[in-house]
Amino acid sequence: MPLALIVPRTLVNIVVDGKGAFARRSALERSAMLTRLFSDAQKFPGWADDSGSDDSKTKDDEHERGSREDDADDVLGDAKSTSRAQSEIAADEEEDEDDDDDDGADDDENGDRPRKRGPKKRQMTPARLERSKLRRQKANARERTRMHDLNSALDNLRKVVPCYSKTQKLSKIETLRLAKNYIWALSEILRNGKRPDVVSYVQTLCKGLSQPTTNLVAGCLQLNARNFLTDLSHQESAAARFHAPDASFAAAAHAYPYQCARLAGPQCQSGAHGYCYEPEYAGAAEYDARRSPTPTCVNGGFALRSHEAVSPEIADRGYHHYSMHYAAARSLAYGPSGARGGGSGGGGGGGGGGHSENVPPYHDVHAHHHHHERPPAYEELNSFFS
DNA sequence: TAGGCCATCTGGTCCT
DNA sequence: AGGACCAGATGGCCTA
Repeated sequence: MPLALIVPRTLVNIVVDGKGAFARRSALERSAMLTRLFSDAQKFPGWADDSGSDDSKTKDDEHERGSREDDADDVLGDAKSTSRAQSEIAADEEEDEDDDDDDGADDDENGDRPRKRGPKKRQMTPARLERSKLRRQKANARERTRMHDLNSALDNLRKVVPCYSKTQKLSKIETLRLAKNYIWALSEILRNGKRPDVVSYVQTLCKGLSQPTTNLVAGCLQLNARNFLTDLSHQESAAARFHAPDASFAAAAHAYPYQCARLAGPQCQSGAHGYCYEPEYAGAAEYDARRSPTPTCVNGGFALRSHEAVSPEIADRGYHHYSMHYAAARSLAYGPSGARGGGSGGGGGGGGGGHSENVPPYHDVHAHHHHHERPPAYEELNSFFS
């Protein structure tokens, strides 16, 4: 930048100060003049910043900013170049190893380089290097296998949570969150022996889920997300809502009509009430139907026969809508095929796959229930599991 | 194009 | 020594 462009007016005043040389001013005056100079300089375009884009910053600010940027660059550089640094360290270590190979006889052959502490590393001979590479490759393969196992377990989990779609898979974290909510909802149902109202059920399922996942789950459960998201913020504990009267189930079915994207056929027409219903919706059939390749209208347990939805007996028969979910719970315990998961169940330390899914069956878990204390739906659940 | 998600590689740590 | 597990880094893919 040309010098003429960065000479502020105060500096000109100082230079051409006709009343006396700048040098003859008192220290206070000189300080004041320099302060004004600095102040003018800040207003002068291109003074503090070469780019001229931020002329409001003082030079100190600019300097500080520069320092911060340097620091940030250092941090960023540290973060970005970790791998590079690691490889360089490895290279250094290799060099050190080479240095140490001579049994310390020429440790100081580099002179100024301080000798590193710690146990000496053996020489990285070509054979050792080859073994190291091989070991690393094997470790990578194991890690891949481990992650694949983890992913397959997550896939199994995706199949038993209330919202499953092959085309629109839940992310890992959302799958875990939904599974947690689902377990919570099921345990509340078992504990209370009551059907929760639909809205509370979906709210519980969607707690902590992202908006897209919430929409997906709502779509899977054939509800309109807006109807329950609006009051989600001021919702009391969803668990408390499970004590809502059973009649709310049928009422909610009326209150939350949905559009079925997949089933436009005669078995799934949006009728007068906007219901989508499937001819088969109980038990395993419902569970299989839930495994629809489409994300919406996958018969997530709230599909009603239109003629039953308005019938009072639906309240009595409503529990089979949950049978799908209990079937899912059973799948959690036994695996999707119904057989006990074949986890090797090896000892601690990971034990290679399957053990996390090898949970006790329902009867084992709930064996402490006395018959007369069983909730109303227990027999149905029990028979279903049997 | 930014951000989210994912797979993979990699080094570190702990345990057997 | 080797395996399991973990976390950071990185690059690719996809979507809004």
